[in-house]
Amino acid sequence: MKNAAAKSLLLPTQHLRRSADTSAAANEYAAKLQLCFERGPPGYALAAVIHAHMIASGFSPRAHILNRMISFYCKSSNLDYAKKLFDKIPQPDIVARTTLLAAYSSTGNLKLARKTFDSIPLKIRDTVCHNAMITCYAHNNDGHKAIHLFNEMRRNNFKPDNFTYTSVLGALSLVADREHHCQQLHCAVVKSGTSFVTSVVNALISVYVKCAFSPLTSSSLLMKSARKLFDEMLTKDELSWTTIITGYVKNEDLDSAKEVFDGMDEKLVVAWNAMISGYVQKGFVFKVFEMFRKMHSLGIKHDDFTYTSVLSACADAGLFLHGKEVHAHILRTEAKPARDFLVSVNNVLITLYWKIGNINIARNIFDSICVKDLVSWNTILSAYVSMGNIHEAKTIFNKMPEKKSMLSWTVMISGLAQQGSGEEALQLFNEMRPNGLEPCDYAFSGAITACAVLASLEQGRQLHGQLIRLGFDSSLSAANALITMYARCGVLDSAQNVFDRMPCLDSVSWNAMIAAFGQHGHGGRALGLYEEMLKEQILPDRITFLTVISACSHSGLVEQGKKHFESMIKVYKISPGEDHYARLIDLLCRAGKLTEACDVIQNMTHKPGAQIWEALLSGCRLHGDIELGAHAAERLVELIPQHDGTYILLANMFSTAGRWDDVARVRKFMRDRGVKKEPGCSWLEVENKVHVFLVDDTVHPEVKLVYDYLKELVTRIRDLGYVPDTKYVLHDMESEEQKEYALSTHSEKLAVVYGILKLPRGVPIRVFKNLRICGDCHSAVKLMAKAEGREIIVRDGKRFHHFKDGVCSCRNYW
DNA sequence: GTAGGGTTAG
Repeated sequence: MKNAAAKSLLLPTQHLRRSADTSAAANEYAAKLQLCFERGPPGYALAAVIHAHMIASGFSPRAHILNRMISFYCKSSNLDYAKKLFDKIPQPDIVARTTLLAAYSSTGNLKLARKTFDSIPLKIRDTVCHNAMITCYAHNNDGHKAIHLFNEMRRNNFKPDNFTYTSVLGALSLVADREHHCQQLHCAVVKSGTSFVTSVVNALISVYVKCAFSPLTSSSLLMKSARKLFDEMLTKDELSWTTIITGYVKNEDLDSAKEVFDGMDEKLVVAWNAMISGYVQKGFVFKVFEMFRKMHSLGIKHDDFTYTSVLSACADAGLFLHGKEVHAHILRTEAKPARDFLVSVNNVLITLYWKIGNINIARNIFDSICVKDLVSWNTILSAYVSMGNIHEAKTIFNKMPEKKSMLSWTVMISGLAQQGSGEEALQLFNEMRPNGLEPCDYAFSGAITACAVLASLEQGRQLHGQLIRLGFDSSLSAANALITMYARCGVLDSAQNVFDRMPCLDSVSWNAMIAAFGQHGHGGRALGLYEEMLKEQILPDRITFLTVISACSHSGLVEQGKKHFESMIKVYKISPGEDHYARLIDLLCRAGKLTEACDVIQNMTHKPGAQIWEALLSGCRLHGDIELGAHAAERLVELIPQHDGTYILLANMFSTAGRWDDVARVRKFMRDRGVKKEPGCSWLEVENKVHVFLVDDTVHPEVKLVYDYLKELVTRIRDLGYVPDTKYVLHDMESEEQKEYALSTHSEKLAVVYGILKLPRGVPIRVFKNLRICGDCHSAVKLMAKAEGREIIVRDGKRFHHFKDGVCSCRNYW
């Protein structure tokens, strides 16, 4: 076909050869180029053939034909050649210059576009070249420059036309004070007489919609203005309908969106897609399927955008079977091969399959995409990160072509931080600037999370300082990370300061602050904040309830905790997950209500998993119920045989009861199965450096100093009533002395002593431990705080202990 | 020669 078309276009060229340079030849060429233009992209390539013919026949084209040629070369992305042609023109006219300018604009080359614009002599400038330059700014996310140029052109008496208004209105969505500009431009539109032009009104509607979509404005009022414009339009086109529908969708007013949608005579695929994406965002998955099926039955063909939305709905909602069905449906009904789908379809398929747990299929899809975009790379990257395969994630990260996006870095940084590799996360964060990328607020959130993991308060504070200097301190994600960081570093006041100063809060902020109070043993304040959250009309989510129930558990507020668990189900219609049950069990067990906990387990709808048994086991250890504890441990070993915590808890329980044979049996069991106990270690920050102590440490350079002072301090606290509690020794040792020595080498004691020696008086000592604090250390540190007159804060694996004047904030309830 | 809508990743 293509060849035939080419022949028909080229056929009558014989006589052109003879009549070069005549105006007849020029007309003939012009007519042919017009045909090429009408043919679309395949025609652009043919234009090059005609051009070759001109050159071969010695025809020297005039401005009009040259301009068309430049335009064709630009369209077929042969910009370099277009520029060469352009340079041959002695005095290019405004059309040639604007063509080139627009070509630079569409390839994202702002600098060259501006240079081209600046080189246009003032006397030949017109409205159109201004329009092109304004569009270029809009596409390069520089709304202010677009507005500036718009004002400048008016000052210079160029009359804005409908193109000008649509472009500059489009650029408005990118500026902060868009509402102000929007009103001014609306007036200008009315005065200019373009307010009846469909495209201009469409742009106005679109701006009102975008202004509405902002937390700082009254969205319903602005949506009403948009709707009024829409209703009063003389002629509506496809775009008018879809703009108002997506406007409602974006502002979460699906009812109004549906009302407009229903009023369309001929519903276009885009309108369907807009509605579907609204239902996806709201999580109305079954509405999504309903629309998807209805399209099919009405004979409206799904397109790649439809697939993308529907598949992402499945992935988000965890409806993996549905997702697979949709995938199968696509493969059945589409004639084109999978790799010819819009890249977004394949991207969302990657998400779907890794969420199913099938990273291999996800990887195959990724590998099969011919032209991967940044989203493809970032999706597979976050897939590996979320699955904890940091190794493969790093490989992908390093393989990413040309410029990684900001997102690639943030995925990697926060992924590393969440997986516990805080140091690597910070290292990567520090590599951003040398790579020419100024970290955004999300990158900061990741780095701050890393500080939370490392309990590195100093570095966290420095990042906070940078945030303020860069003006990111109002960022939600960064502030949320700061709350958690300060809380996890033991500085509750600072966490609350950040929370109190936030201009707007989301559920993550509330959850983080409630969790902070909970971990620090302020159950009452946690519940108070929860009540406040409800008053502010913030809907609690499943995370909220996890933190609320934990907070109750840490403070022994059993009845309240049970009440909130109930209300989660009955009032907020959130079905409890295993994690919720585990916290309920924990709440009951700590309070000694083991029988009630067992009742809950028996009445659970789903099979109890590891989290449940672990909560029961630690409750049994606390209250010395060996039989029940052993039962829970058995279940745990069945489920997660390699988990060291189970054996430790069990051994602890036996040793407390003095059943040394059983302790030995557990230890042998561990050896046989190759389960290793995670060694206890504690750390603290002194002068911006992290000092780590292991049990019975011999590695730290100043350990001698620590042991000497510890020995002296223990004698002093004995006078205050300290009696070493040797039931916390896990080994069966011959003498009490040996046992006492074993206790005295616990890492948390060493770290606390190091803090006493190194940190100036008046500065609280903040120690962090990977495992839970031992009971003997707990009573020793209480008295150390008293003897030294210092505030000591210990964060263990589960919560905080604030020691002061011989008491702990947990009131011995942990 | 110039403009405007629907999708995916944290």
